[in-house]
Amino acid sequence: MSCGSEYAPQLRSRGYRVTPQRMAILHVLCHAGGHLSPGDVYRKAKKELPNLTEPTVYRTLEFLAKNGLARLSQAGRGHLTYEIASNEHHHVVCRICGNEVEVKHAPLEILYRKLESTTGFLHIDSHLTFMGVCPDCQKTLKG
Amino acid sequence: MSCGSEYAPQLRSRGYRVTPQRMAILHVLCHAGGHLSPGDVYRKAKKELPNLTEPTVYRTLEFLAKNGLARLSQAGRGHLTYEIASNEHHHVVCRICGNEVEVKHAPLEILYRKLESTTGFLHIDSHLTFMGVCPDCQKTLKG
DNA sequence: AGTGTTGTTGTAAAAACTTGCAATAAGGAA
DNA sequence: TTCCTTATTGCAAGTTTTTACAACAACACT
Repeated sequence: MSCGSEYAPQLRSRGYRVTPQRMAILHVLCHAGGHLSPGDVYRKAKKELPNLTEPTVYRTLEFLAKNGLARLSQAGRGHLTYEIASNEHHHVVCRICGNEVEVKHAPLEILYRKLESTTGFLHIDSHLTFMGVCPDCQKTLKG
Repeated sequence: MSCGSEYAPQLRSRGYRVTPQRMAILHVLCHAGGHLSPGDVYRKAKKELPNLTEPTVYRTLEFLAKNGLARLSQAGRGHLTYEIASNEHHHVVCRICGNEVEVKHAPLEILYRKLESTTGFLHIDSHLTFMGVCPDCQKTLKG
């Protein structure tokens, strides 16, 4: 069985239905080992489930993100990419060349708790993407 | 004259050209007093510059963001919105209902400096959008 | 197992966004 | 002012993402 079945109880306990489409998409995210665009997910999951359609992929990814099973971050041009929720890290993207670096989650926890107390929101834990200028491009700008 | 002309020297000094399209788009962002989607910008700027096209708007917004004259943040569905760069604040968006709250910039400065020293990146100052669950939806979930 | 309810999906069409390339015009030099 | 260079734009076509709604199927209940 796919790793997706691991998530079935989580869905059912919240009153959502467990469908082949959701399982296939979770499976794809699970084995990707990184970020995937909706298009990537669609193409990969369609191999397991040929009648899968694009709107379903978009809706399911949004659904999974909303329920904390997937995380989303913005890739280069502002497009969204998704990954399975277990990877607790964030990114700093270079605004010049798109170069990407991971940031461990821990240093952000403090910030979340602070934001929660000042805004009254709960569960602030989004996968964030920071923008900056990477070391390589700093050299280029000077040259 | 529009407030856009205020930015002309900034562009020229970096070797970029000052065009009616860029001025019109800056003007629109300047007077919006908030976030605008690319579509919003297109429709508003086209009134001042009827032959303006959509690809130009998308390219210009990306250009302005890359050069620090505009800031981008992700709206509800993950779509991008832009605003003029002078507004130093961020958002916390409720992942259930989309409700939005502003966060002052100051508490994030410390985080940026820390990220810069650990990643080697510079100018980390992106307009961020955090996700969470707002007080209203917390009540709903309990009920 | 059979049935009903309603959350999910597929379909079809529209809207939003991107790309490649030829034409244009901004800014520098003569 | 005129010419030259090349950054920037418009055009046209393609791709991606969203929407509305009818058909379907997962789950609860009998």
